[in-house]
Order: sequence, then C-alpha cells, then structure tokens
Amino acid sequence: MADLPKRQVTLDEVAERAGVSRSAASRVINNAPHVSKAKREAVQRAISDLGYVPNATARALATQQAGAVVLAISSDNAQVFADPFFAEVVIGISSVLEDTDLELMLMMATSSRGQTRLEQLLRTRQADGVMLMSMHGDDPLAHLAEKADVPVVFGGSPVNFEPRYYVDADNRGGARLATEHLVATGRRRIATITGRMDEGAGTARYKGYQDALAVAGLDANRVAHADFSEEGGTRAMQELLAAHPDLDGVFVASDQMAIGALRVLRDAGRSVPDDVALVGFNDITTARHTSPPLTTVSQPIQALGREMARMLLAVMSGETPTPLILPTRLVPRSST
Amino acid sequence: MADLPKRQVTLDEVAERAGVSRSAASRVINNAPHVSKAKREAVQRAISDLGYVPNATARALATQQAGAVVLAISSDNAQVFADPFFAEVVIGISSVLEDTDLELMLMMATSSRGQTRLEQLLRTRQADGVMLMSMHGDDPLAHLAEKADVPVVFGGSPVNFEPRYYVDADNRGGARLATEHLVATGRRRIATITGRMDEGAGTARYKGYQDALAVAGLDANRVAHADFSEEGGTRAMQELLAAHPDLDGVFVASDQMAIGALRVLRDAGRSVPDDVALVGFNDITTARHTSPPLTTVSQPIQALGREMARMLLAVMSGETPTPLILPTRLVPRSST
DNA sequence: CGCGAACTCGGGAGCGCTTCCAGCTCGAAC
DNA sequence: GTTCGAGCTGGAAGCGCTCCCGAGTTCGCG
Repeated sequence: MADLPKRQVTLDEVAERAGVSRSAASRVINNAPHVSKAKREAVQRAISDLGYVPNATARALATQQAGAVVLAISSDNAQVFADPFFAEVVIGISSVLEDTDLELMLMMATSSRGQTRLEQLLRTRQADGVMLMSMHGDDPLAHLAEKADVPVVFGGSPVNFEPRYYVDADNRGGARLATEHLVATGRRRIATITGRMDEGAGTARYKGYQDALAVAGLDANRVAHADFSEEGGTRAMQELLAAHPDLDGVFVASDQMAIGALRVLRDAGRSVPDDVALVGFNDITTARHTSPPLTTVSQPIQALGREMARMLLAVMSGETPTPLILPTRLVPRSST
Repeated sequence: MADLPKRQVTLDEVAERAGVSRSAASRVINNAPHVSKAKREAVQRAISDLGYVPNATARALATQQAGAVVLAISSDNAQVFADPFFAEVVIGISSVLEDTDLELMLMMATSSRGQTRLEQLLRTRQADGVMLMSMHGDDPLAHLAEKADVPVVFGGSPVNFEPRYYVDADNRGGARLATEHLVATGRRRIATITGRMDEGAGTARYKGYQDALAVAGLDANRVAHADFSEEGGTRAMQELLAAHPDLDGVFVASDQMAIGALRVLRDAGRSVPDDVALVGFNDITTARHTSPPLTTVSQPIQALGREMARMLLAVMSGETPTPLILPTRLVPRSST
C-alpha cells in the first residue's frame, strides 16, 4: 500500500468544528429531523469548510447496508459478450444507478471460485441486491441467488426455471415476427436453425418460429439445432440443406449463426434472398455489413439493463414488480 | 429491504464455540502467528461447523482497506464500447482478480456526477486502487486520479499526459506495420484517415503511418482527419478522393472508419484491393465479413485488461512497475 | 401562570473485526 | 533450582458512523 494520505475528515471533527454533538451532525448529514436551523447550518458550513465526505464503509457497517449492488454474469460461453451486448447492458444499468447512491460491482462467476465468492458476498450482505444474467436453469447461481435473502432480478429468464423477478426481451415474439416476415414474403418451406436449447433465448425463439408457422398452416419440421456460434450455424445449415434441399427460407436464432449459414448457402450456389431468404436475430453490428446485409430482429439491450436496475431498485424498496418483457422489432434488410 | 435473514455468524460466536478469545480466532482467520496448534484447529472446526464467513465491511473498517478496486471508464463517446472491447477488458481484469480477494467495482464516469462519485470513492478509500480507461489528457478524471492517494493505472495512455503507470497497445508500431504492409505490396501513394487527434490512439497511429513512409521515402501528406466513426470514415474518404485522386493505398486508423471508406471507394468505382488497398485497425469482428474482408491490425484486448490488473496489484503492493506496451499484429485479409 | 406536548440535543452503545499490549506459561540454558 | 526469553492469550481500544433514549427546552393553551 502506498503511504497513508492526509487523514480523512471524520464526523467528529465536523461536529466539533460546528460545536455540536456527533449525533446532531449525523442527523443533518442524513437530513433527519430534529435539528434546529442554526445547528444545521453550522454543520453544513463545517462540512464544506473541512471538505468532509462520509466514510461509506463505516456507514455500511452501522446501517447493515452495503450501498452497492452486483451484476453477476455466469457464462461458460463467452458468446454472450460477442458484440456490445455486455457493454450495453452495463451502460443501461449505470444510467439508472447514477441517480442513486449505489455502487455497481461486477462478478464474472465462471469458475466455482467465482460462485463461492458471490455466495459469500450475499451472505455477508456486501451487496444489497443482485442482477443476474444467467442462461441456464441448472446454473447453481440461479438457485443460489433465488434462495438468498437479498433481492435478485434476472436478466433473461433461464429455461426450466421462472425467476420471481426478471426482465427479458420478447424472444418468442421476435422470432415469430421474423418467421411471419418470411411467410409474408412468399416463402413456404421455412426452416430454422435454433440456438442452444438449454438457454431461455434458444427455446423461446424456437417456439416463436413454431407459432408463426402454425398460424400460417405451414410445416415446422425443418429444424437443425446449433449453439448460437458461427461454426454451429455453418454446420446446421449444411445439415438443413442435406435434409431439406427444397427450403426457401430460414429463420436463424442468432446473427452469428446466420453469418455461418450465409456462407454455406453461397458456397452451395443458392442465392440469398432469391433462392432462400434468411433472417437472423440480435442485430449485431456485423449484420449490416454482410452481403447481402442481414434482415434480423433487434432487441433493446440498453433498455434491458436499465429495466433490470429499475426493477431491482423496486424490489429493494419492498415493492413486488411483475416481470417485464421488452419488445423486439424486425429490421428488414436485403437478405429477405 | 427484505426482512432480515437469519443473523449472520460473527467472530465472537466462533470464538465462544471454540473456547478461545476473539483475538485468537481472528488470528487463525488471518493466519497470523502466535496461535497454538490446538486452538487453531478448534477455531477451524468452529468455523466450518457454524459456516462462518467474515464480514468484509467490518474488516474493511478495521483495516482501512476496502478489498476492492475500481475500473473507471470515462468516455463521452460510446465508441469505446463498440465491439467486444469493453467486455474483453473486463474479462481480462476479472481473470486476474479472481485469484485475489479483491472485488471489482465499475464506474462509468460520464457525467460530472460520476466524477464526483469517483472522487469520493477514492477519498474515502472505498477502493484500494483504480484502473482508468480515459482517452483524453484533458480529462479531469485523469488528473484527479493521478493526484489521488491511491494507486492508479491507466489503460491506454492519454494524449498530452504520460501517466506514471499504464499499459497500452502498441498503436504506433501497429500503424507502422500496417503502412509498411501497404508499401510492401507495392503501393506508393499512400493516404491515411486518422482517428481523433485528441486521443492517444489517434495520434500514435498517425505517427506510425508517418514512421513507415519516412523509412520508405514516400510522401506522407495525404491525410484526412476523422473521429474513429463509420460516418467519419465516409466523409474522410471522400475528402481524400477529391484531394488526392491518385492514391493507391490507405491506412485507416479504425475498422469502423475503414468500413465507411470501403463503401465510398466502391461507390466511386475504385476496386479494393486492385485500385486501392485498404487496411484498418482493431480487428473488430465485422472486419472479417466486409467485402472484401478487411486487412487490419489486432491488439490483445483481453491481455490489456489482464496486464492492467496485474500492474495495479503490483503498485498496490508497493512495487513500481514500468509502463507496458502490448504488441499488435497485422492480420492480412483481402483488402490489400 | 402552570403544565403537558413536542422538539432539540448529546451520551453512549453498538455494527464486526483487527491489533496493541501486558501478563503468562513453559522450556532451555547454566 | 533459577533466570530468561520466546511464544501464547485475552482484554480492551479502536475503525467512523448510526440511532436509541433520556434529559433539557420551548411553546401553546387552558
């Protein structure tokens, strides 16, 4: 440690300088009642004279509140971070936290070590609330957090497990939108490449695909499962082409996979969108620059972060908000 | 607040159960000397029986150490976050912090409110160290942090200001590499589109361009300034084409700008790479998918985070590491 | 003019942990 | 058998702040 600084100003010093008791000084700081105007002003003057800043640690110890919330990310696949996803969520969260006195702590709970730490963090109330981005319902973190005695809100709802509080993007609706778009542009033999079926987003998007085709009275049996990755998309598109050479449209559950699929299609001599139309999901920045540019579904990522934070704040103040589903929207480009 | 949990286990309870004093218990926890083997074991048993977890807040208050470091990001332009940049840095940082007992706090110090908070955080030692990603030398944060009595390491060195401790990518070297590559492939009338000249990366990349051309004995006077953005790149490329219609190669200081430039070139009927070769910087994921795929310079972002954290740890433990410049490397693709 | 009600105020007891210090024990050396 | 020193030990004093409480003040109203 570097050598200690000029000692920090304490409440006692403020109180002394203002000629009041520490209790009184404390009261004006937390602007509690029962302080005369005169003393209140004296204290305030002392504070600015001395440049007093309350010690958050001491306050936390005394109040038993940490003054911080944590964003915990559990992901074995760094996929989540591909693209500004993570950053945008954080920006959203920060923007609402900025109006509070809460700090944001970050935990990448990948290893079991990370999970232990999160657990301890919660048990000792080092954080007053948790935002958890967890993909898998069988994620130990999910259960851990849910049974913790601390407010928790989920970002994205895991599969096999409906959290009490969560905000999610309308994956199912978005997938339906995308598939309907394919139908509307005249496609009839529509396939899908799904994401990981052990993630909420994976299953929801698959369901959306089925929804749309059911309504249109079309077959929903052209499906290949993949893992959201570009390589996965490549492989899945090859399978699809082999099994259903007649397909004329495909809804791909992520842009990354769509990029892989696009290449396979091109290599197979199928023109996009003339022979087969393609729509992705996520609207990653690259989607604008593929050839042809990718029709896709975009979700309000920053809003996701913002709403997670807002919901957490609500839960922390004793409210019981209902889960929130954020709208997704179709972004038509030239691949359809 | 949710209702209080089962009270947390305190050191006193552990001590009592183990039949020792609180002091002794404390000693074994921090495995300090002067505890007999017998007592040490008794305490350890009590700890695991009770499931004791030390209260970090109390410890922080007593030791005057927060047990946390902060990553502060000051950016008026969200540009920094385009692409996994931010996420990767965080991953790098987390990976080294995981082996310590330090938590990571995150501050987006955009508004002046954010700056005030960072300042207070430091003044009250809520954090034991700071990693600062700050682009501008005139960023108040930069000075604030540097004069704080807390270890600070910079990520990327700001322009007009050489921090005591920082780790940066070799922007100048990378730019030189890129430009040399242009020279090596036979280009002779090489232009550049620069980034913001009020950022370290902007000026360094410009210098690298000049370095290479000086060595090659070529003119380095075909330059247009932009701001790292795609739109900026578009505009700059137009200027360049107007002022130097004879150019046959251009080093663009960011992939985003290069993408803009690419479109302008195509629209102007210049073939890439036949008429003019293009190389970008950053190796964003999109660079692989443009047509033609973009030759670019990649920097080890995750390593950047890792090294920042490592350096911070070193400074915190009293060492005085020297600044670190991480190597960049050329990624040849079809645009050259 | 007297008496409660309603405030204002400061003392002091924590929050849970670390750490200094004085007192002890115990064994080795002579 | 005595003397010393080298560990052990637990008591107690904080770290800086909150908040309960009882005491002191003020003021309104009958």
